[in-house]
Amino acid sequence: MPTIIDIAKKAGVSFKTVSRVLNEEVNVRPATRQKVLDAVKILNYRTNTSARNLRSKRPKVIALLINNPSQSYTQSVQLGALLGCQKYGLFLSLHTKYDKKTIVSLASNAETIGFILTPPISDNKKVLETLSNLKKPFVRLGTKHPKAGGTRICIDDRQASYKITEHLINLGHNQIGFIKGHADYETATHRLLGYQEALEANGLSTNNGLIVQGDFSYASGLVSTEKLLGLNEKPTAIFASNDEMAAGALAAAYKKGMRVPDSLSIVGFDDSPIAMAVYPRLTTVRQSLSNMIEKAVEILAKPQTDNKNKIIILDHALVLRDSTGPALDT
Amino acid sequence: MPTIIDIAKKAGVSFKTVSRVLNEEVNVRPATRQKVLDAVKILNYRTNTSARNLRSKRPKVIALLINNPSQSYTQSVQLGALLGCQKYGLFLSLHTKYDKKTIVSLASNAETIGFILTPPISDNKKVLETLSNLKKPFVRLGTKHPKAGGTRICIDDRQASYKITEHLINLGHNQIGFIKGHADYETATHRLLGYQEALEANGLSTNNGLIVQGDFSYASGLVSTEKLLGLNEKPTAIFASNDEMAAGALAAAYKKGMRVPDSLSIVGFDDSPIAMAVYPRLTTVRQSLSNMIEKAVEILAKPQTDNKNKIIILDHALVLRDSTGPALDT
DNA sequence: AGCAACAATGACAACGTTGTCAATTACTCT
DNA sequence: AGAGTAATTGACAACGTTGTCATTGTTGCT
Repeated sequence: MPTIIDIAKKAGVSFKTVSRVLNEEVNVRPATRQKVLDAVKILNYRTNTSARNLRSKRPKVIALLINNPSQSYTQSVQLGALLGCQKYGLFLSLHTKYDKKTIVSLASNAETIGFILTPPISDNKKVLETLSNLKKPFVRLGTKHPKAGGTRICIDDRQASYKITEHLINLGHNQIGFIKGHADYETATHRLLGYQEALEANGLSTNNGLIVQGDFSYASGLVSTEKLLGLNEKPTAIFASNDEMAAGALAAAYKKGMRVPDSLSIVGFDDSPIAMAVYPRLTTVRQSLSNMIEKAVEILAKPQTDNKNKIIILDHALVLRDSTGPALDT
Repeated sequence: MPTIIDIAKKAGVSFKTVSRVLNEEVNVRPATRQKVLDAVKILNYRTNTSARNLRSKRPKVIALLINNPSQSYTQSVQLGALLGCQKYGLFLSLHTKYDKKTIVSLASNAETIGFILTPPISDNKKVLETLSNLKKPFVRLGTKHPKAGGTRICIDDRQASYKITEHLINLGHNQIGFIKGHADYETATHRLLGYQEALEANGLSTNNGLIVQGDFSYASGLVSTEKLLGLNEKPTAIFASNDEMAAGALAAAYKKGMRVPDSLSIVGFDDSPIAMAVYPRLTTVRQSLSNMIEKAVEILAKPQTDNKNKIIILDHALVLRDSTGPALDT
């Protein structure tokens, strides 16, 4: 394994200059920087995080605040966070329960780099306020709302929602039920908007009776679907705002003796493990939670890149599986 | 943060001796060891893994081989592994696909401490043989079979299975269907044995017609349940060998218009996130996958504790939820 | 008691990086 | 051109631990 000393020799500079380049410090001439970067590439240098952590007085702890009813969501997030921490040689302080005291003590701790906030905490006024006052950086996931600052990372929920709705419309569905997510989540609103925009854009009526309030839980998906299927003008397709609710919708359909996708199409959102564990496998929107968190860790790990108040929109993809099919002729 | 130098002062020895005690080296007098350990406790010392990793020439990479169809299983395992690695300052090399070449190159790498094998790889003859030949330590999860050596970590599947079957019997069920897991998995066999033993111990007939072969997937749970519910002497309860199959069983029950647990009780195994995401929530057996892996990492991280060819049985617990109820009178 | 052999302990360098401060180089202004 | 200032670079210590080797203490044997 090459060290910065090897790089320095190759580039014809002192090893301290190499260190400066690697840490993106100011006051390095572009030409010098380039020489170093070339050497880094040629020798395939990788920073020894142990040495860095030993010597550096920089903080090394990332605080992750997560309070989500979905276990699979929590797991994915934790996984991404740990992967990111491993990559950057940082430590993770995980909090599924939090009160002001915990947050204050974490934020006052010199070891703490910053916070990662997951929905619905990303939009929790009190938490945001506390954190802003304590002047620790934080990254907010799954929200577009500027509010108290901090970098935001999300996908374009509205566009994704638009696309999956359009998928249903293209299959011939014109009565599409919608199960909304928990009101505390900003994503819930955007997903609804995308759905409504797709309907309008395709000349379909946006019948409010087809929109039911859920809370992202399996149980709410089941109950909401029962409501929808009890309507006079039954929907031929249901868009659940996440996969757990879609799984609940499937159960409700079975209960009624309806076959999916033959007599009812169902789509979810997230592409969580549930989407594949369920029968039929769910058509859904894939967003990589792990990537999101890894990105969040990266932003906190490299504070020099100015991401204050920036918003980062990550990719998503439509995943077509077995829970959607053509609308029945009526 | 206290260092070994602080400990040394407190204990009145050289800091090298402290290092020796902490690394459980031989040739330290018991009295000296005790003095050091006392000082460690008083000052609440924690090893600085960065310094250790920097200086030490010991290997620091743990190779995890995992090839499991269940995403939630994979996630839990990864999570536990990363948690363990973070604790011991190690790095994780994760492999969901593996061939002989990969394994050989990992095992020949001086950086590699050892391997963690998850089912069904834990019992894969070829892999075990390759690893044994290369003389790298390995830990096998979810198997009791001695085979090629290595430490084994598992729960008492047989006893757990016995207990959950007895739970059904106590509710008055005497026709209990059983959905077996994939034949490659040793746990599948033990769970079947526990089920059969519980029936016999309670004077119930072990009707082989009530035992159906599944493969741990949702789809197989659904199909198997349809078979069971098509029998002349229908079961009033179904024991699925894991939660995914139990979820499939639930879907099959709904399809038939049967209410769970009113007209059919269903139990699963694992207490995976699915157990709580499903409606009704599953009665199941909890085993902490994360703990299992953390333990595995610990064993590899501290090779001095002699665990060669040992077997470690971890705790499990019966989790009673909503998918089981009293048997109907017939 | 005296010696060898071994057990127990200590002194000090080294790991690869960052922090501090000094030295050199380049730039600006008269 | 020369002085003054700012930008760029370098020399070297330091982080907390383990590895190597030297030193001291203990035991067993004659």
